[in-house]
Amino acid sequence: MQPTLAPPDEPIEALAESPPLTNQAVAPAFSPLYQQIKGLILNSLREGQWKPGEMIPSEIELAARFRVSQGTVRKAIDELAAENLLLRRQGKGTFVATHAEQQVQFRFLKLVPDSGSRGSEGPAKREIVECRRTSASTEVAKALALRAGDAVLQIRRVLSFAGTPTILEDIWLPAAPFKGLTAERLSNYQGAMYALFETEFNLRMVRAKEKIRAIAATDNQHQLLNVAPGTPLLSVQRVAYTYKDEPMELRHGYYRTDTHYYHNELG
Amino acid sequence: MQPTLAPPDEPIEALAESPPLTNQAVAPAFSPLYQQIKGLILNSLREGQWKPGEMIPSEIELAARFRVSQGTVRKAIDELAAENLLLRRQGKGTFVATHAEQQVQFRFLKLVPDSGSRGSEGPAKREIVECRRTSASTEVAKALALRAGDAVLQIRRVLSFAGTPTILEDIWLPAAPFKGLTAERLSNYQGAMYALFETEFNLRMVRAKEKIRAIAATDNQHQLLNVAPGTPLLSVQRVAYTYKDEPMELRHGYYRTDTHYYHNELG
DNA sequence: CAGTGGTCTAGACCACTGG
DNA sequence: CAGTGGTCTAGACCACTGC
Repeated sequence: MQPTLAPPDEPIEALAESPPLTNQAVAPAFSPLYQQIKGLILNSLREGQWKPGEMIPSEIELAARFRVSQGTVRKAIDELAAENLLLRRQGKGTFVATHAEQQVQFRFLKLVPDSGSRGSEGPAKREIVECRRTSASTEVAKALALRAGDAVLQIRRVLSFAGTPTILEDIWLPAAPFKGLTAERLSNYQGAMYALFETEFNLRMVRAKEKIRAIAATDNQHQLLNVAPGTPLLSVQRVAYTYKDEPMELRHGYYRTDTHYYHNELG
Repeated sequence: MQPTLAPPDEPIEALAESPPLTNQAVAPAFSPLYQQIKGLILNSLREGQWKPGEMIPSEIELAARFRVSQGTVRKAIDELAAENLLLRRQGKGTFVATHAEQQVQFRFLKLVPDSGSRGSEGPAKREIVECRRTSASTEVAKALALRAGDAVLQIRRVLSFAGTPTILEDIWLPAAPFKGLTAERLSNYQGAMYALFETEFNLRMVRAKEKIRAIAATDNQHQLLNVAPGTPLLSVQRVAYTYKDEPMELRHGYYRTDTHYYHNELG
């Protein structure tokens, strides 16, 4: 038998139309209560019921809403916090994670300078080289789960550290969710690009996959990065996903690794 | 006040000489019970009290030993399992993680073929090119927390996939813990090198850090990997650590990325 | 001080494994 | 069937934050 979530007393946004959560199908794959709670919280996050940086209801409050014990809510929140979707702060509350926090400004940028930690080289300079609307190639369409020819935004930018151009990025975004994004807004924004996505478009990038290769600088790559043509560069192809694993960004990065390296931890 | 672990009834290996765990120092940094339990289990792992692949005592048993509730032991084990040091299997028990399991054969190798998943290309061919005893350079000594000139083993090997030499690795190991390691034993061993380290030397690599760069193939690199000199290669410098964060291996890898890519997940 | 998350307990019951 | 880990509860108390 499945553990079930009784319908809440008062209709609550997150639960208003949640059907009774039982799987009495043929193969009733067991789904513990806390996983169902986790799914409900995830839905609320996805629907933007609580915005990035905001505090979500307390454990006690959620336990009352869901009519389960505090421990069960706790386990659901624990997992979401482990996935960096929520942030617990003792004595204060639980908050929706955001890219705007200073500590996680570079959570998705694994390039660090050879000597000294990040920041020792001063703030990064971000320069938008290009920002235009085009139609998706088959490759871009596949990565973003679009159809070939669908409208996309293409952005090219260069990041410089300590005055040295170090990263060249080509970025593709589906045009529809990013309606209204312009080169001006990108250029004027201080801070991480993903933070802008959150505040302006309510799109939070929660995870990403990268394919990393070594290539020789070609075309205008060597010009924009101020290196000799043929210089080995790190090619970083990233697809970033939002809450429900929808691909929302394709990014081809080219990193100089003569003064920086890509840092990775294996566990 | 600190939560304290009462001394166990019977002297148990893991706890025989554990002092009463209180921090009544000036700044009594609060350390919850389950963290202290975690530390004790970690000590047992480090001392090899339970070998890789073996089952550790049940939660109930450990709770009795430590004179705490099952839930407290559970939280300690949860964290160790999350760090891939233990492996929980419902209905069976909790086991010391190992590199010998099929599923985690390649947990530390992030290079995957462009098309198809790993394994689709058949088994990897491992060829030991060199294995000799030398003295540590300052660089190697620093990475392995040795003194320059200390004895180290240096290994060079080439990994081939589908008949194509793809990975060249230079490996340095401290000579003392690896006493008795020879080219023959390396060549004859089927399976992951880290699995051999476990079974033959009781040294388990639990985590590692990698510095990744793009370089141009030089010297004999291009010969051993059968590519043109100057071909861009992925340079992967890894330091691997055992249970208590002692560095135990330095490995410089050179990956061809024309048919494979380095895969990374960001979360 | 009240409110939050964090720890710890004791006990009941469930799901899974293997003999 | 017994033994294991997994879930869930109810309650007590602690540590931290901010008013």
